Amino acid sequence: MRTMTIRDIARKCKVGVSTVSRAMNNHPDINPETKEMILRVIEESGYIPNKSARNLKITESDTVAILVKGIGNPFFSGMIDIIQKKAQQHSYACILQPVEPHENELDKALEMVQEKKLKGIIFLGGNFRHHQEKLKKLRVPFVVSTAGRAEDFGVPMAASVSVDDFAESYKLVDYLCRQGHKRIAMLTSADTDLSVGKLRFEGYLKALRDHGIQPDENLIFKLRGDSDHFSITSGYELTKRALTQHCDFTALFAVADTLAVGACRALHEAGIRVGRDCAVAGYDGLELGQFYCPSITTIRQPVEEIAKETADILFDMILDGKEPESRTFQGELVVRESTEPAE
Amino acid sequence: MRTMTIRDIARKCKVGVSTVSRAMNNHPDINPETKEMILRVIEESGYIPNKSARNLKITESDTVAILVKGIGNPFFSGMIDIIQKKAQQHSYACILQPVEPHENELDKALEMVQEKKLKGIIFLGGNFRHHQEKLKKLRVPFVVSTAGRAEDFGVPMAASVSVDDFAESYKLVDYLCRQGHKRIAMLTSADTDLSVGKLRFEGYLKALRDHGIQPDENLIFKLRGDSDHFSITSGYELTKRALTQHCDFTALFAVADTLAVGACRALHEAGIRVGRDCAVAGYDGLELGQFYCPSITTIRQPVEEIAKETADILFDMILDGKEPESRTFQGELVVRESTEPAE
DNA sequence: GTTTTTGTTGGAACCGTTTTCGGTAACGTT
DNA sequence: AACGTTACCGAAAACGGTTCCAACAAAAAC
Repeated sequence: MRTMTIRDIARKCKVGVSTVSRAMNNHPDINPETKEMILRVIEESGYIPNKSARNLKITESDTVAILVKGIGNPFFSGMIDIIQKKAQQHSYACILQPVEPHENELDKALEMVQEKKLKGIIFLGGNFRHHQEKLKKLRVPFVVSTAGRAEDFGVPMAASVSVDDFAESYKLVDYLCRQGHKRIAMLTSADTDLSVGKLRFEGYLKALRDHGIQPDENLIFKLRGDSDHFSITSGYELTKRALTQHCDFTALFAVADTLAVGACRALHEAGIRVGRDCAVAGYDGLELGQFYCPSITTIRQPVEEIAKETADILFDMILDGKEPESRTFQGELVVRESTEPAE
Repeated sequence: MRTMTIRDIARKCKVGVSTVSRAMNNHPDINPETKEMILRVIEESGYIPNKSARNLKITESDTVAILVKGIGNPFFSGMIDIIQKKAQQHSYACILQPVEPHENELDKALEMVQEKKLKGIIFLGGNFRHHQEKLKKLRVPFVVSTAGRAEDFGVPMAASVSVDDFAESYKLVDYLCRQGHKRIAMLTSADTDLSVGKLRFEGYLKALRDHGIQPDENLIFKLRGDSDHFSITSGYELTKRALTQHCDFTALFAVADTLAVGACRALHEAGIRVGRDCAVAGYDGLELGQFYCPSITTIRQPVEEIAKETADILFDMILDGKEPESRTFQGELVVRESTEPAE
């Protein structure tokens, strides 16, 4: 059975195809009655206009896209809603496009720009360090959120919004040191170059050194590359492993709250009281850590503000032709039970 | 600057457009050398074929789609990977399409079928009860996973995979009753008709009655419609509210693990020891509950099997033209600390 | 040496829209 | 009565691919 086209509708309405098109895209040059009649017929016959054909012909389209590498990451989920709402306020369409781990976010972006005629892009996650050429071909404004700094990209129309992971991580570990901890274990990601984990790790090192503590290789635990990245389970297992080589740390810093939760459970099972016997801290400020027992000390990233700013910067570029303007947000050290047990 | 087309490549290679097309779609009728040469030129010039144009012309395309209403739901995240892997094994492309809460998953599906020439669809979440007409227009096989039973749809090509929420919920509450609990509070969703919560709620009622317990209105707490659905925070707040009207329940059953986590924290803050003073149980079997302190009793849904079966059923229909065959899985009651404190 | 086959190619039609570019009718103005 | 406006409409040309078909050369079969 052939699928219905605009011509079928035109025939059914005894009008030209252009009129039907006008009716659908509320074009001014059409008699309101004809329009209504056409729309009714369309409704009745369940005609669905072919988007490919439309996108092929169209030259511009007031839409932006959010490309998310690692949907499922609760940190991103929080941002997405906010960004979409912003887009709506500007009456822009906003399409959410997950990027699979093995896909390249830039190739995807390039495709979508010409397919969907995007006016702008927001990247959540992903890596952009070694892709200048592709970034340059992307001729629309875009902003990279919490995945690197725009300065590193070396291309115009690039803005970034991020939290200074190095400084915040430093802040947290500094706090732990001031609490008197000398042996602070670290749970971080495997590949140091690409990951968000890198800066957080460096902040950790710096803080230790500034407190006259020599970082101890034996206290640094890296995720195996294959385990799925920042899951609770991997935090749990990594900590279990850490505990087998009794290296007597008194505090543990995980680069993500999820990992910290897993760590807490592992410690708990080993009979170590989190907060009293061993401090635990995470990073991100997820709901999760706030409601855990004990609640988990963390660096809260201002998700809402980050999301808002990300969207604002993008639309400033799109609508007002403003220059890309990057921002770095402050995180907030949120001290909770896992490092300061109630009395 | 005009965007590059297949004709530009053809010109640059001094061949016809059809030859370029053949090179890209590894069509057999082409000289391997020409092909290689063309591909090299394409690579060098950074040409990106226009997907809309392609989709417009193409008549079929070995792809399936997963339409997820409520991406971010960790239960779905777990399934997605597995399904995608299955698709890959059949060398089918698999596109992941989030559906916004306000969008209708069926309209989206209809669009995509004609736009992307889908061979099949997997729905995660969503509601299909009152949409027979649209389901009928969807002329490809599809399977609905954990969002209702195929029998209710009344259309061919529809399969469903689910867990018998009613029975499992019954199983859990029955267990609580056998533990001696008489006053069991329930945390459930607002709208009883559409939601997964409904069957779980009914299982709760039935179990109580079978134990000679008259369900108490005052122990049933429903989420406000506006709060985002099954978040930890809403579980927390709902429980807080429950506690203000001291209705002295000795157990609490939440329709989702996330809610249960929130509940645990609220109880904890009220000085009530979860497990000892009050039992808490959830539903889903998320990582979260397993690692919480105390770990949370739940009904574990066999995510992996469900996902595998969902994919298998779909591909059986697509590849072998099999009849839609629905399945209902057993859940598993996982008793943990929140209902049975260690000694 | 002619015919058939095989392998490779290019031309052109087509997919279903939007949009340009007139065209027509109705109306008000001189 | 002739004209300029205005409001609405339809035919046809794109958009950028794929694919059918005819063409041609070289190789194989007779």
